[in-house]
Amino acid sequence: MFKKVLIAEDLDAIAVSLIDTIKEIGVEEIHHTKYCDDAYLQVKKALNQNKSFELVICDLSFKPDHRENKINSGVELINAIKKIQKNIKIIVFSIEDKSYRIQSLFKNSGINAYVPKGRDSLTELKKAIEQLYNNETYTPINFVANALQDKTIFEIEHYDIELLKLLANGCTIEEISLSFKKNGLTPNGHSSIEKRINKLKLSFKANNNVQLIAITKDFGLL
Amino acid sequence: MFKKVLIAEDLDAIAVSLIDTIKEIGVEEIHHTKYCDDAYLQVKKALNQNKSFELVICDLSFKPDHRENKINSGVELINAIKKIQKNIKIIVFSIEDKSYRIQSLFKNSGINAYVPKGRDSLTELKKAIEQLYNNETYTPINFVANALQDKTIFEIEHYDIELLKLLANGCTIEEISLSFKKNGLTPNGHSSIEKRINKLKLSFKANNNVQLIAITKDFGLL
DNA sequence: TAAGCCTTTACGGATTCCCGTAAACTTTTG
DNA sequence: CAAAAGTTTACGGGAATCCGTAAAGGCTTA
Repeated sequence: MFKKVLIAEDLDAIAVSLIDTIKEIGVEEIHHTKYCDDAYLQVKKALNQNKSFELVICDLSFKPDHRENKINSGVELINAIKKIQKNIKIIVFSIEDKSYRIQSLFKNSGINAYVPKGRDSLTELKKAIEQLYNNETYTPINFVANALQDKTIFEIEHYDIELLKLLANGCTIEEISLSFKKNGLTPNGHSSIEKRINKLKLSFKANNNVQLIAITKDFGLL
Repeated sequence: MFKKVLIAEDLDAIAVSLIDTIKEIGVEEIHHTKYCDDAYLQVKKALNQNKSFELVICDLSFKPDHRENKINSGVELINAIKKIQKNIKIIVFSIEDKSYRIQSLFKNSGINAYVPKGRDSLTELKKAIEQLYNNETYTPINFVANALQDKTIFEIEHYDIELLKLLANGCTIEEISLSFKKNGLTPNGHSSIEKRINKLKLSFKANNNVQLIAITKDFGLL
């Protein structure tokens, strides 16, 4: 079994039972942090001392606090950790159920498993850890089906996200065009932007901009 | 200390540590359900057998499932329970942090305490339980400040919610007018609806309908 | 360099939103 | 009952969107 595991989870109510669960399956050294920054520092320190972590279990969203942090989300944390320790295994344990987000974690952040918080998530988590330890690939069954349906959503890029954000901020096409020119985003003509919005409306089956924002917010894109 | 307590929480990872915590402060009989329907039935059954619960600790959101349920949210559960056992005490333990929602729980559902899930929520929960047992009123300090600021939001009515929902569904003003006429909602003329939208835009400082939907969704109104 | 292809931008008309004013209606009040 | 006050609806003009078509620009290729 893994010897050294790090848990990054802000909610104490969850962290407690996570630690218990992982003890049960025979992990010897368990560390826990409530903040992303701390988690990153621990990984870095352990790596420098040649006592590196083998596995990280982390949440995706962390509540804002009085404390100021450099890293404020699970995704940022994962990317930062992967940069300094590529071989580390990562399990995401989160309430998130938007398949867009989850697919992106596998594809762009290289996580090894995703376990959704739920009614039997602790046993699921145990399974995932054991399979990962045996170098089996852990496939989250629940999401394979959705994955295919949502492939269009997966093609949404940074450009579209920025566009949607500005729209949601109440900007007019003209203002969006100016903003894009300022930030070097292209295309940035009125017509091109309108065309792109049209594509988005088609993808998401929205009648107008208002509904488009409502839908993309529900998808967790904004 | 309270003798008989019910916990309604779907996430196993949280339920486990909730039960532990409540045991620690001396509660003898602790029941736990993962579904709202079960929670309601347990309260009802206990009441009929003259062994009623003194306290319910419940979450607000419950993950949808293969199982079909009549009650699907904490708010519905609380209202249903209060109808059959008025004197029961209720603590809401949730990640929700929209003050609009929380205020509504105190005002419309008559809950006794609200403890937000967070980095030290278990000790907060203990405090809340003990204060409630001593018949002290538990005031969630973090939210008092926000409460005053958001009083305008609190005046939003059913009418506005319906209006916003239809807008978010991509309806035009004309279509909203027709829908209101069909459902007997009034006022339902184009102009009146436009005027109401204007008020909402003023309240929420939105430039246009698009931003209005984005903001009200963030507020948790939709 | 010119032809062909693709991307980006420009343009125009129909629709909808946006916002102010005024008319019609309802309720309150003296 | 009539005047006043408040609500609801109607109307209209200007702005923004919606959506199709066409022109301009950039890139590849012969």
